[in-house]
Amino acid sequence: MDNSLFVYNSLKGEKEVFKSILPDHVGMYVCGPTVYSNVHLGNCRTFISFDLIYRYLMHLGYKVRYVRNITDAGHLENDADEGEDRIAKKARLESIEPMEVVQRYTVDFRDTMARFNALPPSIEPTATGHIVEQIELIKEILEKGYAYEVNGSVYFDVLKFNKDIPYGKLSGRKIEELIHNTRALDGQSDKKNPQDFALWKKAEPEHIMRWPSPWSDGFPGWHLECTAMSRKYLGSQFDIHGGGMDLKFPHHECEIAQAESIDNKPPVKYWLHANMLTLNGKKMAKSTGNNILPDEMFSGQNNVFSKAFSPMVVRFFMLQAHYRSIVDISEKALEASEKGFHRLLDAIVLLEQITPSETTTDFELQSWKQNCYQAMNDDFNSPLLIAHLFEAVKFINSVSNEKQQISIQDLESLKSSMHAFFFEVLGLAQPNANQVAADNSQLEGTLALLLEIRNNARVSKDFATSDLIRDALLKLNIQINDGPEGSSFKIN
RNA sequence: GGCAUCGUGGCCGAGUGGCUAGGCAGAGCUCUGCAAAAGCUUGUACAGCGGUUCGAAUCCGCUCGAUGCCUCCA
Repeated sequence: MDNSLFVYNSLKGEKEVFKSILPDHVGMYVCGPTVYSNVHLGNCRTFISFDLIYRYLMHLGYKVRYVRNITDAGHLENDADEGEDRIAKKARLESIEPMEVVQRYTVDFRDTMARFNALPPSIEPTATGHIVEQIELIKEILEKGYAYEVNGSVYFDVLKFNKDIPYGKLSGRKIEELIHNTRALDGQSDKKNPQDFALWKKAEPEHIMRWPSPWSDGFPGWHLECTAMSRKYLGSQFDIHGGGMDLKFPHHECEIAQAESIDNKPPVKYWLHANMLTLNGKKMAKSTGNNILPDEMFSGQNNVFSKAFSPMVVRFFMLQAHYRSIVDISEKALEASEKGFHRLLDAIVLLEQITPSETTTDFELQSWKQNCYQAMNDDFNSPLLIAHLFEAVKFINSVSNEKQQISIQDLESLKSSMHAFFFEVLGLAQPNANQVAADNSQLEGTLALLLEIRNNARVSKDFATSDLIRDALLKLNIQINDGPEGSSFKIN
């Protein structure tokens, strides 16, 4: 049985064995958000997907340097020359400094990712913090002859580059087709060809985000920052580059061209692309209004769903689909995940209370464990891993009901595996609603009293009183469970 | 129009030549004063039409449909 990790490399269009450039070390770069508005749920899926990948690589023992940038400049509204910088536009609309926009939405992004229990990257560089590196990169590309300056702006010469090094390797596009299919831009452009892209843009007088350069006071092009920062922190060749599927073209294609124009070496060994999250069957995007913010989802304050869903449920929902397939979010699907998540979580809690026996019956722990690893080794197949975890849930419940038995060694092993996969690899956590209640001794005392009154009523067959208490508590989302050993409550 | 991905049972979602997901819902059972919760049991689906094969959801072709990219988007 092959225990190697296989990853789907977008560059080749197939799964390959993952072999890091340096033994035991992985360099991973993921395109981060442009911080001009609140991060939306679709963005979160991409970062949760790469959080899973990051976590699993570390679980396998790799030392991972995970770089995820913050785009705080240079990302234009569109590719035409009159496109406005997204950050600058937001600042203009709200009459605040661009850096206030950046600060506000960077904080929102980090806060949201923390609620999803996504680990922070090792390095989180910003575009504005690397203007010098970007200018140096432009100089190098100009020296190699693959860029040209016009009126203070510098453009990458795609056609010239393509004569020496093929352009379009990642997206499978042919330059002729691109030329054929590109619409003529309305405004008069400085570009030689519509396929060319900006490395440096001269700032118009009213443009507030500007930096000096040998060509003009201006700002860097969007594609450049990722090349500059990935080279700085991971070197000219590194293991994994990730991002959303929609960045494949042109963004990642341009990154490859920029890097190869300098040293004609493929910058990235494995290109990984996370697929889209759709809402009502359509791509979620800020620009179309078909979106939902994580906060609206957690609070239930939205017009899309009739109830709130916790960050862990949403994370679990996303992990129940493979990162490379499109997943459509819907209330029914979320409710199914919510129940499944709690079933899994309850079994993990239950595992702590199990008494071991002499032997283990009807459960092949070693092969189960191997199945879990095989699922993850097959291009991070989290839905399959989760299916295996549910097999263990069934077994745990049977042991708890004394229909099956588990030996002490197997119990310890099962505990550590369940914990490793659930908490470490999948990055799931216990929702803290129950802890809040448990910390509140007044509430706990009141509940204990109510349970006692209810119990006395039940003993004396005063069911009107006992049901009154039960129904009233249920309305407050406090669930009474009557078991053979008495009644208990659970806060939902 | 070009390029690409995909179409699995009521819903979600794995699986890529023969064995077979898993979750939710539904049904039945256990438990219960009755419930709820929980647990157990239960499901042969793979867009359509051809082809390859001893054998296809899985490979090939066509048709239909969906989505993404081709202009900013994770």
